[in-house]
Order: sequence, then C-alpha cells, then structure tokens
Amino acid sequence: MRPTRQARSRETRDRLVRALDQKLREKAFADVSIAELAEAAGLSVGAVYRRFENKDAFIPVIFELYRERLEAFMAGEGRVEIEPDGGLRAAIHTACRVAWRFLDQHGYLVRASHIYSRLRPDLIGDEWEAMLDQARQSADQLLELFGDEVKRQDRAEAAQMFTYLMNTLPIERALYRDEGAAAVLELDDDQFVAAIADTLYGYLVTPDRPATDG
Amino acid sequence: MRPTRQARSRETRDRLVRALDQKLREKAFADVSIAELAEAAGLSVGAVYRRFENKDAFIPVIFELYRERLEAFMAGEGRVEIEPDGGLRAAIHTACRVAWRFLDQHGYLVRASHIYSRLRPDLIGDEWEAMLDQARQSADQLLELFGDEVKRQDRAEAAQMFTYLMNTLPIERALYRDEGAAAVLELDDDQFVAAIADTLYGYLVTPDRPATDG
Amino acid sequence: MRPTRQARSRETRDRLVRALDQKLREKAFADVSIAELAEAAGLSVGAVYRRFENKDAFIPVIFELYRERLEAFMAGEGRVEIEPDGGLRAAIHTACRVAWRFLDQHGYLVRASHIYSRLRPDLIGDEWEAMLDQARQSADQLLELFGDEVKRQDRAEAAQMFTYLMNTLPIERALYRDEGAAAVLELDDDQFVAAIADTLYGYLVTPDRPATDG
Amino acid sequence: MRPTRQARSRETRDRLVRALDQKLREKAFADVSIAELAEAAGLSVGAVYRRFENKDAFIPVIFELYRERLEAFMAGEGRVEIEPDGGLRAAIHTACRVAWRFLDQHGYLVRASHIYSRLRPDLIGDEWEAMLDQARQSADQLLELFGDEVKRQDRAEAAQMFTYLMNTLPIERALYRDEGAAAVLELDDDQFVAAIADTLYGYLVTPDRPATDG
DNA sequence: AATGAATGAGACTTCATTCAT
DNA sequence: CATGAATGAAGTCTCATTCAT
Repeated sequence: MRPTRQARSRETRDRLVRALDQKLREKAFADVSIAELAEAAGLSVGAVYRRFENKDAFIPVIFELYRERLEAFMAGEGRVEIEPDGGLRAAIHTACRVAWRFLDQHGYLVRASHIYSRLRPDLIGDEWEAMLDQARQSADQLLELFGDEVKRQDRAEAAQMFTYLMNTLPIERALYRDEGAAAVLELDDDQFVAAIADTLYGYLVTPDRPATDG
Repeated sequence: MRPTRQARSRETRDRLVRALDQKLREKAFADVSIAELAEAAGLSVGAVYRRFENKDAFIPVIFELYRERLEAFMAGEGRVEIEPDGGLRAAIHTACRVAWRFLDQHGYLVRASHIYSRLRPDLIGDEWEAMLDQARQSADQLLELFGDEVKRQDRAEAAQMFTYLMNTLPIERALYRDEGAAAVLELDDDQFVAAIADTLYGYLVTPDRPATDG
Repeated sequence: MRPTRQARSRETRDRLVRALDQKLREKAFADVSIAELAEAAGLSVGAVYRRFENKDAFIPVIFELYRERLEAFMAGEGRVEIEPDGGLRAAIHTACRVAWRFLDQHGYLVRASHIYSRLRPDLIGDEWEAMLDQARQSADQLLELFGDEVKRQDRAEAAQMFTYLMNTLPIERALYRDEGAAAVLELDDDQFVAAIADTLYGYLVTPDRPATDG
Repeated sequence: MRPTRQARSRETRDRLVRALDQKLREKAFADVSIAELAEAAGLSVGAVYRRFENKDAFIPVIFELYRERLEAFMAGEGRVEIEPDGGLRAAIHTACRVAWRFLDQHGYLVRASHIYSRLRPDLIGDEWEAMLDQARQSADQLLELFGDEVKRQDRAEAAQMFTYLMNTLPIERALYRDEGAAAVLELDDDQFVAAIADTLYGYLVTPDRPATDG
C-alpha cells in the first residue's frame, strides 16, 4: 500500500507543478489563484492543500522548476564544448548564445525566481545562492582556460562580474522584449546576443584602470 | 478664498504622492492598498478618490516621481561636466558614478516605472519612451565626443546598447543588493561601479568581431 | 437686503428644481447624486444642503414639478372644451388624446411621482391625493354631462374607475414604449390612444352585470 | 458523495432564491444588498458568489420565480375551465378573478420582472416576450371562442389590447393598494375586479368607432 | 454664508483557507 | 482521505453628508 500511496502523492505533486509551470507562462504567480491551479491540475482545492501548506509553499517550487529546466537544458541542447583553440571571444559568444536560448524559452521561470528570491528570501535563499555559486565556478573555469587573454588582475572579481553580467544583461530583453529598457534597441536577436557577448568580452580584456582620484 | 482652496487641494495631492513614495520604498505598488495610502497620507479613503479616479491613476504618478527626482538630481548633485581631455574611460566612470548614486537613492522608483511600463504601457508608455530616447541622445553625444576612441562601427547601435546597458547593469544590485543575482558579488559599491564602467568602456573600445558562421 | 436675499434663495431653489427636472429625463432619482445635481444647477454641494435638508427633501419637488407641468399644460395646449353635442365617446377620445400628449412629454415626472408616492408616502401623500381627487371631480363632471349615455348605476364608482383607468392605462406604454407589457402592442400611437379611449367608453356604456354567484 | 454535494449545492441556491423572494416582498431589488441576501439565506457573502457570478445574475432569477409561481398557480388554484355557454362576459370575469388572485399574491414578482425587463432587457428580454406572446395567444383563443360577441373588427389588435389591459389594469392596485393612483378607489377587491372585467368586456363589445377627423 | 474638500459607512467582489460530508 | 462548498477578511470604489476655510 505505501508505495502506491507515495506514488499517488508524487503524481499529485507533479500535476500541480506542471499546472504551475503552465500558469506562470501566462501570468504572475500572485495572479494565479489556488482554485485555478487546482483546476489546471485536475485536482480539488482540498487536494492542493494536502500537498502544500499554503500558497507560499509553491514559491520554492518555482525555483525548483527553474533548476530542473536549467539542468535539463545543460544536459541537452545547452551542452557546449568550449574549444580552447577558438579563443576567449568565440567561447563567450557561444556561451551567450546558449544562455539566450535558455532565457528565451524559460525566462518566465527566471523572472519569477528573481522576484521571489527578493520577496521571500526565506523561502528560496539557499538554493538560489548555490546556483549562483555554481555559475561562478563555471566562470572561474572559463577564465582559467583563457587566462592569457584575460586582462583583469583580480581573477575572482572578474568571475563574479562575469556571472552577474551573464545573469543580468540578457534578462531585460529576454523577458520583456519591447517594453521597458529594451525598447531602445533596434537590433534583432542575433545582433543583440553578439553585442552582449562583446560586452562581456570587452570587460575581460580591458586592463585595469590606473588608480585615479575620483 | 480660491487660493486657499487650491492650496488645500494641492496639499492633499502632495500628501498622497509623498505617501505613495514612502510606500514604494517598502513594497510593490500592487501590495499597497488605497486605505493604506490614505492612512499614510493622513486622509480618508474618500479623499483619495477625489484626487485620483481609481488606483490605476497612481501609476503615472510613479513615473512622474521618477522624472522629478531625476531632474532634481541632474540639476543638483548629479550635474557633471564631461572633460573631453580626460578621455572616454574617465567620462564613463564619472557617468556611472552619477548613475549609481541616483539609483542607490531612487532605484525603487525606477523599478516601479519599469514594471508598469510593461504592465500598463497605456498609462506610462509615451513618457517612458521619451526618456529612453533622451538617454540615447546623450549616449550619442558622448560617443560623438570621443569618436576616435570608440571602435564600434555602427555608431547608432553602440548608442542603443550603451543606453540599454546603463539602464540594465546597475539596477539589479541597486535595487536588490544581496538578493538575486547581485548576491555573487563581493565587491563594495565603488568597486562595483568601476567594474560596470569598465564593462561599458570595454564594449565601446572592442572592435567589431570579424564575421563568423555561428 | 431681505428681499434680495429671498430672491437669491428663490433663484437657487429654482435652479435646483430645473436641474432635477433635467436629470429625471435621463435617469431615476436614485441614480442622481447630489454632486451631479449641484453641478447641473451651477451650485456647490454646500449650497444644495442649504436649501434642502437631505436628498429625500427633493422627493416632494418631483411631485411639485409634476403638478406645475400639469397645471401649465391644462392652462395651455391641454385646454379642451368638451362639446356636449359630440357625445360621450368623442369627449373621451378627446380627453385621452390630451392625456396622452401630456404623458408623452412629462411621463417621466409621473413615473417618478408614482414611485415615490409609494416609496415615501410620508413625503408626498397629501398632495398626491388632492390631485387624484381633483381628477375624480373632473370625471364626475364628465359623467354628469353625458348622464344619459352612461349605463353604470353607481355614478361615484364610475368616476373613481374612470380616474383610475385614465391614470393607469396609458402609463405603461407612455413611459416604457416597447419594453414591458407594451411590447405586445403593434399599434401606432393614434391607434393606441383610440383603443384606450374605447376601453374607457366601453366601460361606461356597459350596463351593470346582473348579480351572479361567482 | 456526488448526490450529497449536489444536494448541498442545490439547497444553497434554493435558500438564496427563497431569501431573494422574501426580500422582494419588502423592497426593490436595487435596495437589497448581497450581504443582506446572504444573511437572510443563512450564508456568507462568499457562498453567494459561488452560486451567482454577480448581483446582476439574480435578475433572471426574479423572472424565473415569476414564471414558477405562475405555472404552479395555473396548475393549481388558477386552473379554470371557460364555459362556452356562460358567454364572454362571464368568461372575462372569471379570468380577471383568477388574474387578480395571482397578482394579489405574487404581484411583487411581476413588478420586479416588469422593471428589469426594461432596465436589463439583455438579462430577461426573451423569456419575457415569450410569456407575453403566450398570453396573447390565450387572448386570441378567448376571442375566437366568443367570436360572435366580439364587435372589434381587427381581431389581432383586440387580442393585443386584451393582453395589454390584463397586464396593466390590475397591477397598480394589486401592488400598491392605497398608494398611487389606486388611492381614488373606494371599492373592495371584488368590486374592483368586477369593474376591471367590465372594462375589458366593454372594450371588446364596443363596435369600432366610425372614422372621424381627429 | 458659500464653497468644495474631507469623511466614512457601506456596497460589490475576490480568494486563501477551512471544514462538513 | 478527497471533495468542493462555505467562510470571512480585505480590497476597490461610491456618495450622502459634514465642516474647515
């Protein structure tokens, strides 16, 4: 009996997670009601509350979805081999193309994760930091690999900035297209990705600025 | 009598605007109730509805606050003279320091303006675009001034990207500090601003990438 | 000074009465707000409350308007000479045509008066009854004049019914045209008025029914 | 379980309908608040909104109540056999007595149905017209049955007027008794009904008026 | 006194959460 | 345990009435 029950429980949870994912493509989490979620999952409201204590308990799920998608992506179409011979610039361009593809498809999850990592850091905090840390390590490796091209003195700082930029630069356009700050851009996606990549590259290959007094 | 009446009317509106400003520092506009706003302004709910037709009518106020603050800032502590002799890099560093100071203080308004330029473009749209356009023109001038240092072929594209980056790069950290993507950063504010500036500089002085096939 | 003040007071009241009249053509009294009334009268809300204790105090005004219009009508285009030689049927047709003309123009006042004589009989009661009584006396005179044609035994009862019918039959159509019960009718106005008149006539010339047991 | 659930659901709706019916005896629908309705039904406000999308959704219920009552009445105490041998006058008197009994008990529903067939024809319109049409058909049959007694040339017009009168004449008194136009009447109910019936009869047996010039 | 801004009760509606069945 | 009906707090908005200026 127990395994069956567990399986059923798992199935129920999965349905809810899928329903949530579906809804987040359309609207913000705050605008999704429990009843709506229950219906989309083919469940009763009561069943939802059996799996999740309250609505906030779905917030970690958003992040979980994000991570799952990211892992699946990285293991699949996002898998890239950095060719050391291609040089740093080419490597960054490749990385940006991949990142853009992910954001273009799953940006709504990134957006929601961002929002709730702020609104409810108590509910997401740790996992979010773990992911960022992993991203930073990848950045570290990249900088290591092309150490001779990188002109930044402080390698650790460069890796942090690389991560920050990678998670920051494309988001605005990926999520909101022609609304918001991305409205200034007249580039198409490929041009935009290239520009982003050059920005990252430019940062890394620009030697430190001589100390100034301002 | 008239002036007194008008003064009272104006005073009420100002109180509400101040109350809104206050609340936006704490929470999202969607989470501010009219009753809350009224109380913060020392008014009754009815008084709110005498000044503003409905809750949505506050949305343009958010943007208005943003612009007011920006104008006041630019006319005051944000006023900077670009020294042509200092070179592009110094100019960008200066610009970033100024921008950072503004965002650090008024970023919550920028955030809210961003959000509602998406959610309700009908209510903010035009003015937002006008501001972005103005920013792009400033970028144009800067690139003009240091035309010999800039290596980007397409000047227009460079100005657009410059604007996008300026409005995008610092926001995440300014608004959310250690939550979200900015959590990777171990830099202090000055270092962060310098890194941002170098990123912008790096983009502009990196020559176009030779055409590739992917 | 006093006369001036009184005159001003009177003028204010008249403006409000006119404004109310105007509004009642468009919508029900319950849907007219005091602010709306004040604006239409070119007055301030406070000024309204100087003349009228509260909104209910306008209800008698509705009736007053009705009476004024009726009196003006009867003294003007509604003035009819009953020609004794024409016979009862012609007289009733004439009377109905006149009544119809009034209702067609001022029915909205009649409707409102009806409604509030029910909703707030304490506010209208007496005057309403006085008017009905006057109408009944006119009916009495008509029946007197054509006493030989009228077949109803109880002259008083006939006069009451005549009044009731006159105030009841045309209203529905006059006020609501093709909505409500009048929707069955495919007649034009002239035909309708003629049918109404024949109904009244038919009642008066039908001899009393012999007593029955049901 | 399902039947129980449905039964509860049904029971709730019934309670609300009963509560509405109760309230309509006291006051106009516009003056009944949802909270009031909920309390009268022994429910919470939220429960009301589970059954009815909004307040307007009760409007069709008013009409539905009217029809239910009418059908129940016609199947019960309102059931009458018209005796062809009794003649037209007796038939009309019988019909009026029946109609009066119904209106005396359920007139408030008829009134409300009338009002909302005007105010919100979109919500009631069709069914209302269907009922009126049915009434007109009944009138047609009656006129057919006593075709030799009826003196009106245009049979269709007569049926329309019969319907209009039947729906119009008794309402005022049934609903408002001594307020409004019915205040002139000093008759008791039986006398009033007889007078109404004679009015209808008189209309039908009065030959068409010879053409006149106004 | 006149003005119209302010008040605040109350209406409609939503939805997270509870609980009878 | 599952269901989905019921709860009720909270939010938006209206408007008759009051009251500071």
